[in-house]
Amino acid sequence: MPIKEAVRPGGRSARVQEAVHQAVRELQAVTPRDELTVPRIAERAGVTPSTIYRRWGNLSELVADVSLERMRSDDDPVDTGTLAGDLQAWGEQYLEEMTSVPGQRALNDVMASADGGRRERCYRYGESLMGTLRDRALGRGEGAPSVSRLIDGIIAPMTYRLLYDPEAATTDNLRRWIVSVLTSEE
Amino acid sequence: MPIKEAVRPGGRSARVQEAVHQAVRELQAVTPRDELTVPRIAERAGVTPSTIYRRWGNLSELVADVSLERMRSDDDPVDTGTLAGDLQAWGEQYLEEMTSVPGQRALNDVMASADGGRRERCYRYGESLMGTLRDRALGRGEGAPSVSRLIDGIIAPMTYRLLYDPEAATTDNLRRWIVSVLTSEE
DNA sequence: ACTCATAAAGCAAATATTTTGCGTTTGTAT
DNA sequence: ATACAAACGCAAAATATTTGCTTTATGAGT
Repeated sequence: MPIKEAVRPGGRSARVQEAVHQAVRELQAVTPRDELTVPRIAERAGVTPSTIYRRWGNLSELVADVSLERMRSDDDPVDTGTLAGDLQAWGEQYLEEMTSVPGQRALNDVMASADGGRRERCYRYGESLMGTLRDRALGRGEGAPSVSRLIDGIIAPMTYRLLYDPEAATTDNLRRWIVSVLTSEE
Repeated sequence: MPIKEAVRPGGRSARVQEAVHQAVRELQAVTPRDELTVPRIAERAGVTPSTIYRRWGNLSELVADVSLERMRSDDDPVDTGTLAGDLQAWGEQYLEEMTSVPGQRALNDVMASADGGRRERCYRYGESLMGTLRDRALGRGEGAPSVSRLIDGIIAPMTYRLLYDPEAATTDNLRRWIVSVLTSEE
């Protein structure tokens, strides 16, 4: 029942987790969405279905887990010399990733998960990212909007468009959002 | 397989749909989420499970269907005399509805649905709403941002916060978003 | 009004999935 | 080294889903 992570990170448990994740990724690449089933994943991972059910609860949670993993980029954002540039650079690659077919699926998988913690982690990630870019800007002597303004002005429209109107999740619009958030007075 | 609506809207079909929707609503009010199951709904609606499966495909789609219905407000937004006022008035009641427990669940149910059409409908609704408020403002001789600016400036942060950071989906923040979108130059 | 064609519903058997109890393996802490 | 408990495996039981076929009832045409 508990979809807890890293309770017992050592050896076997970790191996099973990796095998299952791997199996999900492989199957996702080859089979239509509705043929992705727990028993099939279990078989491919060389694991018993009940293991999956006990650990993840159900297919949605497992898939969300895998997709969230896939979404977290570990290398930190490039420094272009200006806040506007940093936002544009980061945003462009994020948009590219998330408008792709696998990217859109990942996004949806995370949204479909019942566990709100997953979404909160996405939020925290965006928050800390905006924090870094802002600090960088301040360090250079640039002015910069507050983190929450950056979130509302950049992350929010980007995410909203990705989810509700993917056609409009473009780098051109990104440019507008950046201009807009950087020119509005505090 | 086809989650089509209104192919044969007459009599029985409509009655069944209504009975099923009704059963979902009733059960949602009384049972924990994971006890909401197709067979149970079918029984309560006096219908055979296979009917539900054939018509909606699976539980997620059915629940999303019901939740979307619940979300559409049919009465049009109050006229307060200014664009800022209209936005605030509409936004406040929308936030109130969507931060409530049933509201949050409805939002999540729609997001969990695989059928993208549902999300597109939400988008269209927001778009047309912003269109009406904008036209109203222009009719009064007020200036008003473009519809897409209104979407990015109001709907997007509202939706983003509702989904990712409900704590911040407050009327105070709404006020800020409104000020911000109305003071930024075109 | 009556009939016909057919979409949608019912029924029940066949499949597939999820859950559960219990014994075994395997990290981890002492 | 040993003990403890978490996580896994296995297989039976419980549920849910799919499917083929039959029945019902709506809407179109006469």
